Amino acid sequence: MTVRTRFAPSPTGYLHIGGVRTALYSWLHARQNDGKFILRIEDTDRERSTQESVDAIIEGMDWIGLDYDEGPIFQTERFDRYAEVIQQLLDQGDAYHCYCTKEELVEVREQQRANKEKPRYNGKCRDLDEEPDGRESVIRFKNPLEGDVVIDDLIKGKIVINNRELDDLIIARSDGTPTYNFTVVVDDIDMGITHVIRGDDHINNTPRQINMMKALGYQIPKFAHAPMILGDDGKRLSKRHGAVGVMQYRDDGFIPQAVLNYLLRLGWSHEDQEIFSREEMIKLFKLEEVNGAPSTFNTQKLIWVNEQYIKTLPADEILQHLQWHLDQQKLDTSNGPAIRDVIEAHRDRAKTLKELAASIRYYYEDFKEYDEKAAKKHFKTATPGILQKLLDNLSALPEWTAEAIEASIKKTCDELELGMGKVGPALRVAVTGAAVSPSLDTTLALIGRDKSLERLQKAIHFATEKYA
RNA sequence: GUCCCCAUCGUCUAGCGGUUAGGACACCGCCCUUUCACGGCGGUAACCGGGGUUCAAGUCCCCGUGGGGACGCCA
Repeated sequence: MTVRTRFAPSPTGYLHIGGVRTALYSWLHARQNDGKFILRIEDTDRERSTQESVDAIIEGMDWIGLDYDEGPIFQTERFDRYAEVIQQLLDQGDAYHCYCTKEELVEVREQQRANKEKPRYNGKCRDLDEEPDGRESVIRFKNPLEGDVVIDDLIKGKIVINNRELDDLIIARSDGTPTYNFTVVVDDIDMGITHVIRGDDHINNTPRQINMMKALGYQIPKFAHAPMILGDDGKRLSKRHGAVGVMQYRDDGFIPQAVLNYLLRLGWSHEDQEIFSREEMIKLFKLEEVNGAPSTFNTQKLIWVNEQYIKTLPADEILQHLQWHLDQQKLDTSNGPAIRDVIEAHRDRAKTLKELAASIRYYYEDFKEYDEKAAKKHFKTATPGILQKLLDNLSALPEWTAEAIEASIKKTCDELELGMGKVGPALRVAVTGAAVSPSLDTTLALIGRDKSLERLQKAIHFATEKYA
């Protein structure tokens, strides 16, 4: 039987990073078994579902690179099918109308809480002989009263829940629309889902869903409940912990594969390996090896993973993701050094793409002023003389290559009888405007002959005036 | 409150009865170095507690404790 997995978010906000992790697990499980991965939008709550959220989910899945084979399938387009199954349950006697009002239900719950019991429906309408006329009703599933439901969870192991802990859940609201726990059952069955992989906040729903599947005579899929991701305060990861929407990670300068890599290693490991290509992920990941304990999201580690990718990915691939940031930061790289060469020169010192984009502006645009601290520290009384000598020697260079530039700078140092430490920093500030850049030969080579010499000239004026 | 899940360095984890408890991030040193980084080397740091089982327990069982989740005409 072909493996079929699904990711089934509800469109009530952005695509949550925790959702991405369970989606990743589902995606990996499908891919490694040559199966199908399905995207289903659980939008039965029309009050809270929005088109923007649907768009955000699709955009997020696309950015992070989790491609689906079927979908997006919308539950709101399947209401006829749900009605059909509800009728079947009714006909079978496995569901019934309940006429209790919301107020009555609240009251029962409060009473139970007061008695230190688990709040649940008391079954008042379960065996009603006559239907009270004129009162609106919901439809409830008739859950078995006794016996255990056993889940052989792929991640958590064996979980046993007694039916006495469960109650008769509502499967259709008074307006006739179906509810989550019911639509999930119908959809997972209709879509032939073989492995239900989701967050462990759904563990409590699973026995109810299994009971409904049994009532409908369907085969029970396998379940895998992944633990939640916690924030650094030990609470479930949420907005107050910072970035939770996937697209925020793009905005912050992360490479999608790096985010995936981090998420994969959160709660799963393979020997001492930290970096996994897509192919390795698909090949090595095992649902059964996922840690059952919740783990804490650590941005530092994510940044480290991101750095590894920036350091090793082919420049073309970096550029693919970097371009968005260049556009955001309005940096036009069409005039100036080849962007790929710039990436090579800077990749070892960038934590994020956002940072990388911000640090290469001086190759393409003239800076308006020198970084105040840098100028103060490195432009001294002797600077004009040093820079002049550099200008003379560099101007005389027959070819503008990193090797030639390095030799020329060394030569200048020798002639001035100064160490590199006295010459380098001033030169750097002169051509980049600040105190940080790759090695000077590389930097000058990238900036180009004309611009370098022009900036040197400007710096001599600036420093001369300063000490005039 | 009731039910469910969980428990190794600060964090992510390895460990599947006998280990000097390993790796990674972070942190701290040292080295490399014209800056910032990268890199290299080294270091600090953990088995929640109590009972069992066993010749032997981080590893198995039970009970606590702690954390998380669920208890909606939300998903």
